[in-house]
Amino acid sequence: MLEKQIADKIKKIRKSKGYTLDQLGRLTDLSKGLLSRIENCQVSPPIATLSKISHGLEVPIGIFFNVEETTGEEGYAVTLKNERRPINRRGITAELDYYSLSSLKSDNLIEPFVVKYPVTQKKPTKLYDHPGEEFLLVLKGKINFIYGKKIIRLETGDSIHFDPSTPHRGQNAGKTESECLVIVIDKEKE
Amino acid sequence: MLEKQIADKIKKIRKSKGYTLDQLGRLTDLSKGLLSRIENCQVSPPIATLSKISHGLEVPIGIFFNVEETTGEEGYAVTLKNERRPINRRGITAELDYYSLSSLKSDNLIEPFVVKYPVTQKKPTKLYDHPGEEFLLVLKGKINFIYGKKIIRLETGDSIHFDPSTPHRGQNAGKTESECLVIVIDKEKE
DNA sequence: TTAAAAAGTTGCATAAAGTGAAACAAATTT
DNA sequence: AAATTTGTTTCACTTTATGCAACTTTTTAA
Repeated sequence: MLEKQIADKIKKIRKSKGYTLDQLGRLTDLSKGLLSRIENCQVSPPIATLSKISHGLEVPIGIFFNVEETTGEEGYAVTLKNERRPINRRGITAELDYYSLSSLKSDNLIEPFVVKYPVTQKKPTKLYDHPGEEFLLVLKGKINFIYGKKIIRLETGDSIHFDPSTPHRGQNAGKTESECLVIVIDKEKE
Repeated sequence: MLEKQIADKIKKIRKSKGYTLDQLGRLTDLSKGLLSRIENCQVSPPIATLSKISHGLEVPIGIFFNVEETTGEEGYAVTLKNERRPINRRGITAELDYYSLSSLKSDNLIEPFVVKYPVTQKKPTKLYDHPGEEFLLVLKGKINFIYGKKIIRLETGDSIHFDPSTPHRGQNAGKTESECLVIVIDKEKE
């Protein structure tokens, strides 16, 4: 079952790169006979061997184990501006308004939000750190973005792409309400 | 090297679930001695064995192959509105203007763009499909978003989160230039 | 159409290495 | 300190991955 998926993937990638069994054999230091058996699912190669193959094919080894996920459902989810869904996000919520921009059920990577920063924001209290990856774009107003020990000034239209494991936080820097689009990715999910 | 990472991950997960080698042994139908050797990186188990372990641990097997990436560098990258870097993206480029919103070097998941849709856009020509995950937010103007056989109308502030393996394409639906923020994620990367 | 070359599969023999049982060592508990 | 549990290692065994070469199938060329 699993071996079958791996076998198919190897063959597909090999073909896509135009290699013959013999050529891949030389690249990986494995006999073409063995490669044939692997592609035909007659052996359960040790990871050391799989590793050789992934190197020869120049693909990350993880590729072999990524099960194709069927998104199920429709495959998309629209969120109209006026229908943004306010949500509670752990911790910070008390001070800021969060609105989710997605309603996809399945375990997607992208988590999009709109965050509103009110004018009357006190001094930065708690900073926020978490694994993954994050992207922020200022939609309205001005933001002072605290990242570790730095303060980065962002105006409307500016954006920042950063590693969120460093403590960080946005803060309104203008005299009107500010608004940001925030994309969070939780790498651990897969 | 690779085996070490896998070994460490197994041990970590086992510990996190509070299993002893013996318990996991019963769950996976493997001897505790063998499990010990695997965790200590003394053997290169065949994927069949790894599969048993992933089942016993109740985690997707792919988890063992997800390499932790060290972002290196500063950890963030700011892109000011006026300094967005125009880029060429395969295929479509001829008709649309793409601007990258990130300059992080390492292989990050998030790829942020701003796309400008000119007023004089002809009928939708080529659709665009690729693996991964995508999110789009209309920053300016109006967009008719073609997704498979559907046409979805999006106004400024609206957004859509979708599976990009279905052929898709945005198209200006107004009398002025339109602008979208697009986030693309290439799941294959890991 | 046939011959020749290349690509892929399969027997076979061997050597390597994964594996279990049990003895051993280390750590934790009573 | 004894006893129980958890983790490591020795040893023998056997499974099986692997290379080599013969064989079959497909493609190319003449």
